[in-house]
Amino acid sequence: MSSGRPVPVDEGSPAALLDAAEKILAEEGYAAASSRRVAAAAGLNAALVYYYFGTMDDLFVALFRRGSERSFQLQQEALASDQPLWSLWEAIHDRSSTALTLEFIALANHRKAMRSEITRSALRFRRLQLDAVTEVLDRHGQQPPPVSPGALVLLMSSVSRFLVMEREFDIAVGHEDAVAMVEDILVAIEGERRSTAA
Amino acid sequence: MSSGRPVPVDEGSPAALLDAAEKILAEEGYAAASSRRVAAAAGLNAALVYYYFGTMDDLFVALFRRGSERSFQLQQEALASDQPLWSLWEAIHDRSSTALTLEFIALANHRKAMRSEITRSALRFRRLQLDAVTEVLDRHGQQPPPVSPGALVLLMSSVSRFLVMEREFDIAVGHEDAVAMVEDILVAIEGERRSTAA
DNA sequence: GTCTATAGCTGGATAGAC
DNA sequence: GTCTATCCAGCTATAGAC
Repeated sequence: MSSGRPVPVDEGSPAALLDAAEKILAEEGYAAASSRRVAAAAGLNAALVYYYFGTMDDLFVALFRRGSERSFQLQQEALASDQPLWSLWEAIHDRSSTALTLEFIALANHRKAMRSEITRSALRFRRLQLDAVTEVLDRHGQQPPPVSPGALVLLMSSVSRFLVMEREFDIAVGHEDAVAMVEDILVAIEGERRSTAA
Repeated sequence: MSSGRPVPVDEGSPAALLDAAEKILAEEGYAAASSRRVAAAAGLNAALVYYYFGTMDDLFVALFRRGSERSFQLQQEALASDQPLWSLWEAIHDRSSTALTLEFIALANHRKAMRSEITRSALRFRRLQLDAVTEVLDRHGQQPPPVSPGALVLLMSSVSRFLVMEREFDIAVGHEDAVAMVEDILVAIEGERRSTAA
């Protein structure tokens, strides 16, 4: 599953529109992602947006779904590695989709469809992470694990997103300490990170 | 905790416009916060927006600044209490301004002025928090503090914002565990929370 | 200070030719 | 599938009366 696709493979106009929308959304915010601008960036006509997606809202939902699906695959792969926690930490920590995610959340402020889509997706991720982390902690052996699965999952998610977001604003005060705190826990459970050889 | 809301004290048209903008921004997103809609919600004419603030961008910056100032005062008070960490935790945890904050961040995606305003404000908060938490940990006595000041400040900030944000999407899986983890640390340093009597 | 009026633009969405 | 043409709504911002 999930053949290692290099990602932005253009498979026709719908994909081209989604790619264009993704770029504009991340770089300039949802207010800039109009049908005309998206179509122009894709080298297509604005009417095609409505032909393929119906409404702009539907396009945004489709875009979110596509990205969410990709990330979910990546996390599944990460959690299947021999150092699941470290892999998960890296998977959620380096993702460049933070600006995008924030736009979607902002969009959800007044678009019902977007809102429920985000909720559904987040719960899916949470469940995947919780199952995997619970298993890791269970297998952790005799020593009592330093944290509960729920706490660890939320610690990693919260800190990761917060730091990535702040870094986009050129803020990094205390970041090293926070990363060290999380990674100390990972070391205590899984030992030192063995090179990802990526 | 949430003592009586700061209460929209109407002090003339500018404040009324800011109040209206704040409400619309939080409830419907920045795309809905147009000069017309803001003015209408304030019972005023749209031209007044430009008379008082120059541009919509300037209004957004002014709004952010006002809220930021209020929060800063509240945090200063919190950190001056006899249980600074607990008070800080409550101060950042219950603030209802999360949706608003997200809109500002989204706005900053394509408005330079907003961006630098957020950075400046965040650094100010961070420094205040770091100073206070450093002092608390220094005075903590003989036992080595369980965490570094930077890690603790970022832990509290990250988890708090993340949980509040998720709760707005009706997601709460693992939240109890995460809260317990943070509060265990607070207990280790400051002891049990003594009622805030709010 | 507050209003009306308006210029000038951009948006979502549809109809219909090809 | 893709395009042009178009309707209509809403926006920022300004000019100017009161």
